[in-house]
Amino acid sequence: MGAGSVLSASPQPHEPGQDVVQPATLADIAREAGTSASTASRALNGRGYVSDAARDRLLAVADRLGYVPNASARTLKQRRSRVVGVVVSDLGNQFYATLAAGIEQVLREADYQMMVLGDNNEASEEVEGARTFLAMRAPGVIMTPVGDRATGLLRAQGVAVVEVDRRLAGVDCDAVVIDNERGGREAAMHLAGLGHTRIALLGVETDWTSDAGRLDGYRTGLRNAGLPFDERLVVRIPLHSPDTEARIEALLDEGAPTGIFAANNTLAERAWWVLRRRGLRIPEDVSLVGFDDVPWMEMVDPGITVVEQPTLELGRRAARLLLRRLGGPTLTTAVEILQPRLVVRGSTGPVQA
Amino acid sequence: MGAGSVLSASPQPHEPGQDVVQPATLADIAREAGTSASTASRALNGRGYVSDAARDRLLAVADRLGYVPNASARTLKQRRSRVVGVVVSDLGNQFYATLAAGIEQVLREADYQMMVLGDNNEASEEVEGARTFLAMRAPGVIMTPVGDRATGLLRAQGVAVVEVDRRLAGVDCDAVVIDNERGGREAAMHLAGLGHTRIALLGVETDWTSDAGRLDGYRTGLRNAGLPFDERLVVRIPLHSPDTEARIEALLDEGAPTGIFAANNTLAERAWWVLRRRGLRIPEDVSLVGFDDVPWMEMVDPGITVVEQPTLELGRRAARLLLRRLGGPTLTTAVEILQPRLVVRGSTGPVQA
DNA sequence: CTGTTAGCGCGTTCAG
DNA sequence: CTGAACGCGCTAACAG
Repeated sequence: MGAGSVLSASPQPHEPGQDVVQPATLADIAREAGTSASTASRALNGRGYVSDAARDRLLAVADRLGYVPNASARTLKQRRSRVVGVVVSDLGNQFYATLAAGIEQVLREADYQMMVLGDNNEASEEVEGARTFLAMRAPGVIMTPVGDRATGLLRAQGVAVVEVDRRLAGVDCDAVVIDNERGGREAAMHLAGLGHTRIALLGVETDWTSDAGRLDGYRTGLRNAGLPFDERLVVRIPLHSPDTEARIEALLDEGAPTGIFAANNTLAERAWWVLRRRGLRIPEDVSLVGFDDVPWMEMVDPGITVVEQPTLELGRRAARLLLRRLGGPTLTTAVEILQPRLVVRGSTGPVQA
Repeated sequence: MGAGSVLSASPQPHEPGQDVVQPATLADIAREAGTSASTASRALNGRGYVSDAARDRLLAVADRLGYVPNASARTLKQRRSRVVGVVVSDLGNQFYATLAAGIEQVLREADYQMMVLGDNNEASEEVEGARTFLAMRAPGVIMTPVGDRATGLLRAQGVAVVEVDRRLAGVDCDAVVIDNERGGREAAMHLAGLGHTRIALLGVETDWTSDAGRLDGYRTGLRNAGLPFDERLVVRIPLHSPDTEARIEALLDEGAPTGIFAANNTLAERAWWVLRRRGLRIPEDVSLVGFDDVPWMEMVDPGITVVEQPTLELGRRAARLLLRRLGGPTLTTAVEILQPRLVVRGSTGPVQA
């Protein structure tokens, strides 16, 4: 990064004479209004009986003093905060960012705060996140799970957990996911329908249900089309693998696919770059299908055919599921499955003779 | 979105017999280890004298009980939390997401938590965010400011504030920004150097220093190149304006520019779409320069010439500045200015005869 | 309708 | 080196 920096300092000291006042407390405004703290509390929260006269006076004083309730004190007392925890794989990825945005929308309407954390798909960081939320006495947590330890920790303490985007095998937990099997199937069948017989899958080397589902769908799609399943056409790459592009190159060399199904937006991007660098034409030499529509896919030429998923809605639903669970801790586990949609663009075409 | 949904519910009740235990407290582990709570506190925080024997015992018990300190109680006691507030314009925008990622990196190394909020460039939401952080007793807040009320509120209560990406006029505050003037100047001079004389600026209708700087730079660039400044070639569009593309169309119709400098990544994207929809060739018919390099700019054909800014570093520096301020509340105000860099790609070319 | 009392869990005196 | 006492700010019970 060509980023030098200049430090310029103004001569005046920071916050000159401005003496810092302690935040006003309930006791302060009670005293000022001539009532007890309890009455002040009732007035400001609108709970319990308070005479109109007292309420008006209290509200006025609170306003004048710029009263802001101390969240810690309240949480300590109620043993439960209004902050919902969210832990996603990678805040920098458009998909997770959008997911978080959807969650926040719903939460904020219900007057909850959201605190997002990123594990880097490291179970250890996920657990650390769980501890953070435990420490904050979050009533619930929404996450794209990587291991089951975090969920276990949380639920053992009575924290509601909702899984989003993927589920953990063997964990009975509220969840909202995409019908990945169907997405994978449609992708494979679309390519097969164009005459491709050597269709590769680019996936992530994990035990996530999301990738497993896409792989399953891919196999089913091939079968439906009467195509054999060829192990060598399936490349599963560990997250953050430094040789991701090398693996894709190897696939091209050894598998000679005419169609590639990249099971997430990142892999689609990497594949796209590899194809371009090699001077392979899309779709004449290789057809490409992605999973999870992101802006660049519609901007490149040709546009990328993709299995689109309702990402924002995924987040919204997860938040609603959590709110539901907060209201009824003993409800039956619910799993919502949202449908993806194949969007055909120019990156897929008939196989060449 | 073509997303139907299926609700499938498993028959078992949620959390069957699993009784929810109350989280262990300091008192619990003290009792278990045969000491007082004070000693337990000292042992677990590593502050004050504790015999090795007691410490070992305490640590073991804490571990066994899965002790997680109650953040609220701690914050209440210390009157200051470890959560730093961050408020940005739009979490969905790659730029702000990356900014937040940079901030989090540094904060987490210093053992602080980050809580991100998005105002939608609404001063009211920004103020609401400030109140949230006040309520949480955040020691500091980093923000891309929209109004001065939030900053005022925060600082009146002794909360450290750092502005990032843009500054507010008249507020004496730590900040880290890009040299926008230089960025704008380089963009304009690059276009002028290619022979363009009708160079348009697409900016945001705000009083932000970022856009003002880019506009200033643009004017200076024109002047350096001996070109006149033409008011009609400057289009400043309100945020979230529904007729953004119409305004760009109008610019094309009425200003007939051969070069466009779009002052942020969103405007560059909109401009790109308008040009494409009109069938205008880049750069033969119109040259395009963006500000803030994002992935699609390198993927489209031709690639977009852009003023790149060190976004992640911007966030990192802001966090460091905040940490510095937390350590020394009376230090002199510091403003760091990072340098952008012009990256020339195919979207700019010589003006056509 | 209102005030008093008590305690949420922790860290920080201050005696021992 | 350790424990007892106290209070951070708030709200839920309970009398009045």
